[in-house]
Amino acid sequence: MFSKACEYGIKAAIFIASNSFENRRVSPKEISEEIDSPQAFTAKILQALVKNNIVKSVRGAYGGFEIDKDKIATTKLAQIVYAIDGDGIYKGCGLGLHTCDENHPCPVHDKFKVIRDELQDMLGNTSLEQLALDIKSGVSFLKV
Amino acid sequence: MFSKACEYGIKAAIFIASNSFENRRVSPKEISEEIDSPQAFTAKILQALVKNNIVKSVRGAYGGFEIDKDKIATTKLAQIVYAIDGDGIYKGCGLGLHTCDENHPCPVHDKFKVIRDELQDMLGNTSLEQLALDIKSGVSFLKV
DNA sequence: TATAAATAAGATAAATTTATCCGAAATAAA
DNA sequence: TTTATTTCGGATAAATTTATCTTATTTATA
Repeated sequence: MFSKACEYGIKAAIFIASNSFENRRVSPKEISEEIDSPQAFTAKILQALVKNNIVKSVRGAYGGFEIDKDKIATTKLAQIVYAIDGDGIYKGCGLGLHTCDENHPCPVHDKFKVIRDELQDMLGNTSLEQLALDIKSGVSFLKV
Repeated sequence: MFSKACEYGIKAAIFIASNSFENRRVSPKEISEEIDSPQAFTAKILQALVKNNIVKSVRGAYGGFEIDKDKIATTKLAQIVYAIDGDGIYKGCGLGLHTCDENHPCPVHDKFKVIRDELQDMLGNTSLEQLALDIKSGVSFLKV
């Protein structure tokens, strides 16, 4: 569904958010341990999230990654996915046709549209806050 | 969503089915031209479909690929996807956790479950026949 | 039985994704 | 201002997916 990079990015953002609730900055090392991902690769993905204004980084001693508290509720999964994987998952054709729309549909166009629209809605309506709160309260988990 | 291999596999199966309605066998060359895919790679995917008993191949002169007429209606998209990509798309965790279920859910488990279940239903209920008939009647298209 | 036509199978190559490494730049604190 | 700490950025490597090529095997027909 999503690329590995995107999976790591989503989990990293959730972990950063859950720590930012308590004003704790976290390092790539800490992040990759908590989400069970390769550290250097995760650091690269974090840079992408920074460039896309989803998380904030503070360089130097006592630095790390954080998310502004008021941004945690307004940031949606869709933004993270878009920053890393683009919008192909919920915009592109299910069979890879470059030109696929109502007027020139691929064989599964209608059937896929339902699912992709639902996916897009879900990503657009799910906030980092919901996900981070579930982590903090122990309802859900970022690794096994 | 699906791998390239799977996209090609689905389109190839639809094209073969639409020809099998008229008892016409088709070659990898013809298939790759009609679905706009690399020929040798497509041939490899066809082998996988043969091994999984989704299409039938006839070697030698006047050979080619076909699907038994009575199989066209009973073959579902799910079988093709499973043969090439496995069931990760609608069975695996959205964030890649190996252990992710009701008891130990990832942060997006519930939200993804809805979509994956719907995807699984769709793939399980969509027959090659429906898709092939739309191609034959010009309602949908396999390439631009 | 010989020949031509076709798929099967294995080796290899190219492209993309995933992952690692290392030096540069920035920052807080001593 | 120096030092320790930390992210940034570029180069590189490994793994996977996508794609190609070449040879073997099968089969219908002359």
